[in-house]
Amino acid sequence: LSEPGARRMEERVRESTVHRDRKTLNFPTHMPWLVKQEPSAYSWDDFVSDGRTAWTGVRNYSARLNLRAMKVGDRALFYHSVVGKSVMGVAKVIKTAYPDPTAEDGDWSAVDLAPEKALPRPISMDEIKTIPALKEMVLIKNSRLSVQPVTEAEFAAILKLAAKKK
DNA sequence: GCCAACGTTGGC
DNA sequence: GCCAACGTTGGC
Repeated sequence: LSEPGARRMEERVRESTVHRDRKTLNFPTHMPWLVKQEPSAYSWDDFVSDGRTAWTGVRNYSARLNLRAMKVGDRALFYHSVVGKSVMGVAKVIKTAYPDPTAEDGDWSAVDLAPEKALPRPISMDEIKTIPALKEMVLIKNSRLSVQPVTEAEFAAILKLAAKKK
């Protein structure tokens, strides 16, 4: 993609992201996110045994904006896509965006994440779909986006759900 | 394994 | 600048 093309794309994406909200509302606290990974590539258990990881390989402008909006201390739900299709735990941002070392070309970003806690039980996409308050989650509306904003209400609802026996 | 939805590319 | 075509993702 050419540079002007990339800039245009970024402008368009910016319109529709939570990035704007943090800027204009000067959001006082931490914003929750959701990061998605196929467990065959990098599972929650891999993450826990590593203790921390560089979240690299994101090649999508919308996801990149979200990575760049992350602040140290922000929480991110860790979701297993394809196999399991469940939120597994909560990660914490420990380093803000920096150039993705795995990017051969192009201007891509990575952040560093550390596991904070496993959910008492995984919360599946199927279960999420049964909860009215969670039906508008980006996970449901645009399941392909690999780094997503999550509202405070959604984040709290997922944790509450996980604390309850099914 | 299929295929719908999405993001990107490139011809016009 | 539009949009058809393509490649990829990920739920089913």
